[in-house]
Amino acid sequence: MVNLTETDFNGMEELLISYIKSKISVTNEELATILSYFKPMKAKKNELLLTHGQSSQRTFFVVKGCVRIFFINEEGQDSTRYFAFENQFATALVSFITSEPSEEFIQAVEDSEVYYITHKNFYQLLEIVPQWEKFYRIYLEIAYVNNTKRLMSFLIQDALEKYRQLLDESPIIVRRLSNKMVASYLNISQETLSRLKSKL
Amino acid sequence: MVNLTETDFNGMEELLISYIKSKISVTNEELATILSYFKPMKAKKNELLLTHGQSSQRTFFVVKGCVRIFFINEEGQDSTRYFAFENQFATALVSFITSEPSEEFIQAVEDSEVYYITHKNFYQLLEIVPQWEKFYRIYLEIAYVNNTKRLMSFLIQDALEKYRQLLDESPIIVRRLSNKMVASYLNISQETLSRLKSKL
DNA sequence: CTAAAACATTGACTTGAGTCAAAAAATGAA
DNA sequence: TTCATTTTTTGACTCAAGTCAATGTTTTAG
Repeated sequence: MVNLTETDFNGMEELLISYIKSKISVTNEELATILSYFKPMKAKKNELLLTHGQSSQRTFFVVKGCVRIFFINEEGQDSTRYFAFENQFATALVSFITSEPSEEFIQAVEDSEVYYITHKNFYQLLEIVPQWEKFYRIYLEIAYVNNTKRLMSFLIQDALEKYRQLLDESPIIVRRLSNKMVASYLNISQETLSRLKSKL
Repeated sequence: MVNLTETDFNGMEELLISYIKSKISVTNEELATILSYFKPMKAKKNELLLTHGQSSQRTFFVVKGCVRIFFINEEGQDSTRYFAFENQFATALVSFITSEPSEEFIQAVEDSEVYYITHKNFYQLLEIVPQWEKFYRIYLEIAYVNNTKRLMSFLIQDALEKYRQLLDESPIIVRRLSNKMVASYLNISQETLSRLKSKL
C-alpha cells in the first residue's frame, strides 16, 4: 500500500517527522503510512487556504512562513484566533470536528510552505494507526488548553494587560507581524494598539 | 480484578452507563472496569468540588443537580465558563491536562449527585481500555468546540446579543439559575443583565 | 525609482457597559 | 408568619476603548 523508505524523508519533511516523533512512538512502517497522506504545498502571502463556508477538509503543518486562523464579524472586522509559525499545526478545528461549514478562514500571513492532510485521510489514520488516536488526542489537548487560556485572558484582561502578556509570552507575534495582525489577535482596534505602544 | 455484574448497574449508574455507551462500544467486561473507577458522591448547594490552586484530580459526571466551572479575577468577580446539568461531564480540563494547579473552581450550583473518577484512574483507563482513548478524544472534541464557540461569541457579540443567543441556545440556564449565575456566565454585571431583560 | 496602496499615528468625540448607591422584591430559617 | 439575608431593579455618573477623520510613514508593484 505504501512504499516509502527512509531516504525519501528529505528536506521539509524532516520537520514534520521530528514533530510527529516528539509526540508518539511509531514504527518506520507506520511513519511511512502517515507521511504518505501528507502533501506539500506553497501559499503566497494573503492567500486563503480555507475560506468561510467551506467545510474544513484539511489540517496544515507549517514548514516555513506563518498562517493564521481568523473570522470576521458582521461589521467586517476580523479577529485572529491563532497564528501558526514554523513547526506548528493549524486547523479550523471546529469545522474539522463537526464537519460543518467553517466560520473561520485560514490565511497565509507570509509566503509559506506547508504540508496538509485531508480530513478523510486524517480520520482514516485514526482507524489504521493506533498511535494516531493518541497523536490526535495530544493535539486536541494542546488546542484546548490554548483556547481556554485565551478565553480567560479575554474575560479578565483589559487592552494593556493583553498586550503586555503577549509581549511576555509570544514576542514573536509582535516582532514578526504587522500592527494590524497584532491588533486583530488581541481583538482591539489598531488605533488602541498604537496608543498602547506609545504608553509603554 | 473487577467483579461487577449487570445487576449491579442500578439507579444512578444507568445514566452514566448509557452516556458511555452512546459514545463508544465496549464489552461488558470493559464497561465493568470503567465503572469500577467511578465513585458516587453528593454535594450541597454552593459546595466546592475543586478549589483554586489544587490540581484537578477528578472529573465529574452529573447525575442530579448542576455544577459550574468558574474562575475569579483580581477584583474578585467570577466568570463562569461552563454549567453541567444532568447527564453531563464537568472537568477543570486545563488543569486536568497539564497537571498544574487549577485556576478554576468547580462548585455545586444546586444540591447535586455526581460520579467522579480520579485523574490517575482516568489515565490508567487510557492504557487498559483501548476504546477509552476514543472516549476521551470525543470528550475533548466536544469541549474544544464548546469553548471555541464561546470564545468567538465573546469576541464578536455585545451584551444583548450574548443574552439573546443564550435564551435561544441554552434556555435552561436562564430558566433554572439565578440572574447572578447568568450574568457570571455572560461575563456582564448583574445590573446590565437586569437592564437587558427589561429591554426585551 | 516612483507612484499608489497599505499601514500607523494622533486628535476629537461617542458609547456600551461598569460602578456605586439606594430601594424593591424574593427567598429562607426559625 | 416574620424578620433577615440575598437577589433584583433602577438611577446617576464614569471610563476604557471604539469611531471618524486627517496626516505621516512604510511597503510594494511595475
